Amino acid sequence: MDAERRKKLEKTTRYESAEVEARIFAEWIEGGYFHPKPDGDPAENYSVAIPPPNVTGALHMGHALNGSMQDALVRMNRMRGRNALWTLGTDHAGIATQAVVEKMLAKEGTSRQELGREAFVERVWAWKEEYGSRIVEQYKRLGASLDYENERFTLDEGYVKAVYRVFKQLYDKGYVYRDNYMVNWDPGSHSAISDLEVENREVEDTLYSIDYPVEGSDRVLTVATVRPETMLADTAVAVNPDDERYADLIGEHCLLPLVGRRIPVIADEHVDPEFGTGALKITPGHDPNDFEIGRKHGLEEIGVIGPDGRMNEEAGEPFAGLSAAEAQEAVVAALREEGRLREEEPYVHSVPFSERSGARIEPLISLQWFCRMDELAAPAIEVVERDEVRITPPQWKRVYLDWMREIRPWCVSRQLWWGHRIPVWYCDACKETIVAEEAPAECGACRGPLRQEEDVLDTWFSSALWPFATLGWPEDTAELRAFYPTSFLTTAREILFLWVARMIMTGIEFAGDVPFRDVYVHSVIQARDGRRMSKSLGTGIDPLEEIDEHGADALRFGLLAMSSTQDVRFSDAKVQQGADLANKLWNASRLILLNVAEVEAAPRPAGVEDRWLLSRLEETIASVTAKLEEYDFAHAAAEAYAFFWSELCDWYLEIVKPRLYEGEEEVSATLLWALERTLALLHPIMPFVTEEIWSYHPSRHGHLTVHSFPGADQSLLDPEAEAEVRTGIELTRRLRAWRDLVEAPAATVLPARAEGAPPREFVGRLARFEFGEDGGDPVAAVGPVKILASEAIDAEAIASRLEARREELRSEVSRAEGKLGNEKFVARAPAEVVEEEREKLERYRAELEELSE
RNA sequence: GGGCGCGUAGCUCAGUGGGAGAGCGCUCGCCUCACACGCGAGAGGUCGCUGGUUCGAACCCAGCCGCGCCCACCA
Repeated sequence: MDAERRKKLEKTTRYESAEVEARIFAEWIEGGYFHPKPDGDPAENYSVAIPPPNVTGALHMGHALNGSMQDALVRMNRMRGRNALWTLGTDHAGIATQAVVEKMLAKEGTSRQELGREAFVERVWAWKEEYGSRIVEQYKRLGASLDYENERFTLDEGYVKAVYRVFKQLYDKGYVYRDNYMVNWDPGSHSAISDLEVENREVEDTLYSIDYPVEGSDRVLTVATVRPETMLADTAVAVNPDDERYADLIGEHCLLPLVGRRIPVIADEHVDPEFGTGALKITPGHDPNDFEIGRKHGLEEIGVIGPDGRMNEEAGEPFAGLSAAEAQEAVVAALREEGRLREEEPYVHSVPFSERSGARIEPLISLQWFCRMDELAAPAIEVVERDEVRITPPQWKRVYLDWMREIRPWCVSRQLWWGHRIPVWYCDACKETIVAEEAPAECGACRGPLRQEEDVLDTWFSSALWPFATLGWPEDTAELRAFYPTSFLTTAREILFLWVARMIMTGIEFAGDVPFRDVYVHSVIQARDGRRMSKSLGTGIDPLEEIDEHGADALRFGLLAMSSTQDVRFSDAKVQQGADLANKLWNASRLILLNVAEVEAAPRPAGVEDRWLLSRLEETIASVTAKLEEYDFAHAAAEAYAFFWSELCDWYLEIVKPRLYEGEEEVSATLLWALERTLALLHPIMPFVTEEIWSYHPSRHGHLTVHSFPGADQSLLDPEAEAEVRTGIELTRRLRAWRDLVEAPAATVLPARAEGAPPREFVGRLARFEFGEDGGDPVAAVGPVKILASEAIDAEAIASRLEARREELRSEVSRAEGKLGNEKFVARAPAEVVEEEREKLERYRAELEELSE
């Protein structure tokens, strides 16, 4: 260490994250440590594909947590010498991005319709170029060791190739098809959306009962509905086949009020005779259940509500042109006028809404592209059943399997402009449909001009290919051979189906292997008050503000420490704990680095405390490593913290300070060695502060980020030393507590005499007792230590202290006696438990006797 | 309707059968030559309720109360 560096270390008594982080990060990038060569094979390498954040996004707490976990594992494995790749990239996020740009256009007083498709898409690209990299910069602030030299985007050239290849192959296999089918129409984004993008909310509606007259009779069938406007599209009334009340009406017809259409009365088991009157109006065009029933019975499918959410011509006068809500009022009024409205009652039920736009879903029949999932799901079920893809925590395995076993076709087309335009071309002349990876020049059948499908693919169709498309698939690339399958994936559970399941399916089908070996479903960090963190609720906490204020290491430590298997509230205290730890690391390191002798770092135990520390260090390394490997980040962080703070700093450093100040070589070597291993162990969790401290370490020959990760050294384990030091620590604690109880002045050294073997030297020093040989009168006893009379302590305090301790002991003795007096306990409890209890009893009795003298 | 999870110190959370833990907060004492973002010592829990199993239960079982999440086509 040169004089200038030494001076800086001497005077910097507080760790300043803001001063350190940008500088250290630049060094890592310059070193090229995060951009591995595609050598080796996936079994020996380590790779992770980042869940691609949306280009619209800014780093939020979920990213920060997820990123802290991934980075911890990637860094640990990189330090272990594995070729480690953490792939960076972003998602074009169809609906979300389109919505953002449309909002911007609205502010400019224009719209995508006005611009036209081509110009609009150009605007989105321009927007992406400007804002799309924002989140990447934010990941750097977090310290994420991503491969910044190879950033992917789900719409970049190579990626589009992968998407088109997959679509084409699925089409050729007959999995992808086009059909007129009931879809979730989102009037907000003017597109169909998948089942997974729909959320059900409780809504209070009115349940209307309407009389449908039976043709050629004066009977009526009363049906109940919350959407009376859809009656205009009714094509049947259904009753349960076993419902005797209506048995004679099956096969008859009703006359649809307001419309006059003859609609059949049909029998279907889906109808619950207990609900309402037991008669159900059937609207195949606007209700998913009715659609199923309609297809089963071959009913006509009429659509009266258009994609714009308004009534179309099929609705007839006077309803055509009204919004659905207006139409509802008008229909109810008309029914009331005709005397067909029997009842109106408030009714609470769950209603589908679009997660994207928030609009109420309008179920309608529409011509869309679908993907059949059964065949893709089958092997994806098997690999999870056989734990070839392990899901942690394990309860999510069943959730995954349950969903996969019930999987339904996936509507993959979206009526948007931003996304992968579906690779299908139509010939209007000869009605030919061509599915191709590249645009055909002309119709193969009649040489006529071709028109490409207007629709784009669901964003998740492309993200499903993420782990292999980012590595260059469908080309046979070196990256693919080196890094696929990836090692693990960590994700929020909300995208387990939307994304994770689909990656497993496409990985097996197209890349020939599972996309990752391990899936860790992490907990959700809630707002401080327990609500969801969300921008719209105003409950979000900005990770960048936390980083600015406390440092990236503090946030990383805090997030890992607060994460567990259950959802937790964001804890400022845990982030502060991380900041405190960074500062403590810095200062403990200053103590060591500024005082050691010039020696090689090495374990050179000279005293029992050295052997104790080395043993505890090895145990901690083994334990923290095991915790990280099983994705138990919270305990890994907590254990590393406890070892460093309580054992290394509070005890070991205090014990060896005199030796350190004397410049003893053994303790210097041991301290440097322990510091090196501790920094390396903590580096995956707190990369910045550990790297910064490492830059002052005399053993440094390169960056810590590529230093070897410590493997636990069994030969340093030393149970005897641990037991002995533990005894000394325990005695020190009791002596300190005694001082406090008798209110001895903090700085005063009290006289004492040891009975039997004298305690370790540090006991007297740290507890501030001076052990002598002379035989003054003992005024109290703490374990083997007799405390001698002195002016600093008063007798009354001693008496009360003695009594308090005796009381404690009496209670312990009676507890142990009670237990041992229980014949059943002695007879049935394991022998070692009973023996332990006997030893305790003896010990307490002995001490009690001693104090009663 | 089905499934999963939670209820432990004032707060946020660990703890899956043998004497209740952490961080923060609180009280008392310390500017002890690494750190006051610090050091030392404490106070503070009938482990949601009721039963059961067991020599022994925060932990296993049953029921109940309260809270949360996911899935689901009852109009």
